Amino acid sequence: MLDIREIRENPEALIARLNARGGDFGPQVREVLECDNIRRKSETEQQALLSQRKQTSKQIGMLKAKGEDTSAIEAEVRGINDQIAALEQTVAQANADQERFLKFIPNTPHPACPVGADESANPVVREWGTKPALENPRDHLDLAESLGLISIDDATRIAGSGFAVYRGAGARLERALINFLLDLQTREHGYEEVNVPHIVKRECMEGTGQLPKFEDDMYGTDADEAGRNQMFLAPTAEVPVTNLYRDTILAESDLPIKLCAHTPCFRREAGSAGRDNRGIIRMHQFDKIELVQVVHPDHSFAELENLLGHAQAVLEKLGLHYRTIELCTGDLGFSSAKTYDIEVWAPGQGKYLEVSSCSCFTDYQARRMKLRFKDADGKNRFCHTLNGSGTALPRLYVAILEQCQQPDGTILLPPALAPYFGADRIG
RNA sequence: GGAGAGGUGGUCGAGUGGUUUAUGGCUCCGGUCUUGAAAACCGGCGUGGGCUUAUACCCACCGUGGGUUCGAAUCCCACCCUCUCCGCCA
Repeated sequence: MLDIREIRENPEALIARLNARGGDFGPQVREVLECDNIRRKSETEQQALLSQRKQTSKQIGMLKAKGEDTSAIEAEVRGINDQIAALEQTVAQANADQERFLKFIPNTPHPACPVGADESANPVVREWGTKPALENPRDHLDLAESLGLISIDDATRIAGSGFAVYRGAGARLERALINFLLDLQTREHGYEEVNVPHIVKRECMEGTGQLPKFEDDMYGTDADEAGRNQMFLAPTAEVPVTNLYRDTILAESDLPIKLCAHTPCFRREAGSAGRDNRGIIRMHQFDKIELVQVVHPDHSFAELENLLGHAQAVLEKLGLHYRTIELCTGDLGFSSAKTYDIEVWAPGQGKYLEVSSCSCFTDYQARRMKLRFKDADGKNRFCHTLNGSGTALPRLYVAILEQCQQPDGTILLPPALAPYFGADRIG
């Protein structure tokens, strides 16, 4: 959420910045401001009445202690109560409206964010390595099936479409990647490894902003008869990991907090049937290594560059050709102020695959989650949060199979990975 | 799953219907004293919102949500969570 005070201060400048995303946010912003006005006015009025009731009730107590009659004054308070009750409707409504409207206004893009309408305007900001010279590169699924690494059919028997079973060397390669990634991020980049629940409360999903907007894309348990206690399967480790600090006030010296987690991710992928549906590129369940940082507001964009480096290091250590693009204003995610996508080359697909997305949410997410720190002056301020999908494993898996395939159909593993796998070649 | 106990500020902990404006201790911060430190003493120390140029002031919050009452941390109902014991279990 954006800060209502900042909106109040300079709505026109804010609207201009939001409009870079495309469309006109003027009506939405003015709607919130109107709500804010109503809320403050009715709140002030209500508080005056509450104060009056408090004073008068106290008098009743004192009079009763002296044994005097209080029926007249009690009637007076009943009258005040009627007025309070009437105002309460207005206040509650204005409060709810303001919060709801506020949640539908996206984060303001970073001023340096390239302006553009859609993904075609995303500039490439880095290219690393070269495309391997391959004649008639094979698709990862052909390779994986002929080497006995992955079976989609087996998974279909168990769970339906959108899942994979990894077997033998295929399962071991997945495990090698997990260990390689966790070791890299914790030992070389200073992240703390965390292991978190994969099923989370609704509040967590709302905290990081997956709900209410994307409910259709989430797996969840049923609520009880009263509509309570519904749980959700985390669609990304960002949810449980960031929520470690929900409703928390940190000390300034605690920052930055750098966390790294390996978790499965669960997504219905509603509406994307038919897209990337061959192989393991788009799945209902996949493993991911996530990076999360909670940082001081003064350093967030500088830290984003570092975080991007940590995610890129994965591909560089593995010697995989990739490119990094910066998302333009029109393609930027709802909560993000600035985002880089890392795309790895997949020769069998003939295109680049997004493996990692690194975003700075400024205080947008922290405000929603009440994630604050006490600064040197003792004032509470909102933290900034950064998130990097340190890497979606199936897509990394695809890139390794397709970029490292040999003419004889074997896979020559990157030297950095070989010790984790226990051999330098598959097949 | 069964039975019992409990949830109050950073922490411990008092408070069972009205001078409670949430007592008191500890931690922490500032000050006095000291060569320096400790001790002692003095002061400060929750969150959100409203109103303000600013102070001051006002409102709300005692696990969460309802209810009773002129008035609720306190009484009633539902739920959540924690602890102890029993049962079951990888």
